Amino acid sequence: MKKVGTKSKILDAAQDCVQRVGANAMSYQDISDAVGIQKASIHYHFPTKERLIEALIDRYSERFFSLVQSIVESELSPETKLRRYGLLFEAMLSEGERGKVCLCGILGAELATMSPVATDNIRRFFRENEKRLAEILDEGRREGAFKFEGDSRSMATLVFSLLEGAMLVVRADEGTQRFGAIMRQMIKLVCP
Amino acid sequence: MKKVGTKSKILDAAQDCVQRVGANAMSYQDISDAVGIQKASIHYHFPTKERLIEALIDRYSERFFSLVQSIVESELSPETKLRRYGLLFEAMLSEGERGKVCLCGILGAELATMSPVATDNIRRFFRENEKRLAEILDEGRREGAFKFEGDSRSMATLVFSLLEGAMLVVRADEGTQRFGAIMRQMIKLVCP
DNA sequence: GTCTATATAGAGATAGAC
DNA sequence: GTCTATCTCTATATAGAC
Repeated sequence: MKKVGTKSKILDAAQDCVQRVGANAMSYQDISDAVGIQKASIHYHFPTKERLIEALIDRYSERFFSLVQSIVESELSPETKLRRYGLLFEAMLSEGERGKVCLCGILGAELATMSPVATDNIRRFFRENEKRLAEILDEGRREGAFKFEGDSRSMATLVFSLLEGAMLVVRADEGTQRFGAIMRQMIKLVCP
Repeated sequence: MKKVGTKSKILDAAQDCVQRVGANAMSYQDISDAVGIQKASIHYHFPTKERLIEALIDRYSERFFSLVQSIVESELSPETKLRRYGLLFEAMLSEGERGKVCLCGILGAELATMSPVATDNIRRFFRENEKRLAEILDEGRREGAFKFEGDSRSMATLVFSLLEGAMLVVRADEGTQRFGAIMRQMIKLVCP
């Protein structure tokens, strides 16, 4: 049994809110309502909104890469790894009423209003994802499971952009199943 | 010589701002500064911010589809059509200091805070783009210029998501040239 | 049409009691 | 650690003079 402190609850509520409406539309009042704590109390844990957002990115990145790493290091086939990777994103779209998108994806859209530290870490999230994806794609191509032209890093950037973009585009149609269709189409493109 | 009225100047300033920072971070003060008009005067032309955003989407969609239509109806090769289509997005990234992204792309990220009318029209923008893109892809496949599995509509959704996502991802790296790399990689995937 | 002045609401943040 | 109370700033929006 892991104790869930207030700090963690604040992060949970803030993350949920940001993934739905974005950082600029998320307010301390929203967190206050969700956690059942006064607005002022939030400042005890996170002095400013900027630091709260930065903490959000850190925790999200850590958790996400932990999941990605377990996929990359598994004994699954490259194709299954790619599918599982895509499912990490697809799962977010299914959460709750209208679905969430990737935290760093939505913050990427709001990048111009982020702090320098946040900007750096969002950029790092993008790059690290591309790196892991490139590993999967590269392994798959060497084994003959995948077939594509060009270097695997470019291909990884393409796939990552595709997934981040698909979350936003598909959400406008309230269609989680459309994300799956895009995933399958992507798999068709790289499987010989 | 076309007369450029205040209403048009307001839309220009607002669009520029939204494409850089998003609708939630764009304020009447920003427009006031850019146009050289008082905040209150903006309300004469657009009674509320919601209507201003809706007008923004309408004008942007109309202009964008006019450009897309001229590509679709041209005598260019399917591959060149696809390239030209991608260049419409790439051109935005090159505008000004840190570049802009697609208006409807960034509003798609902020979708949960948009008015119902705006939401509908952003969704329509996505669907219409996919439709035109599907025409290009379908024509290319029939001619043998493109080669891909599945239906052209799924492929169109994939390509559109890819371009919208790439704008956001690439901007974090201040790399316009990376967008071109993704475009080339995408072309490689569909050209036999 | 554009201005000045103002209304009203909400944001993030701080001080100090408990 | 959390509360109440309050501050300051900025946002959108309105009223009425010019």
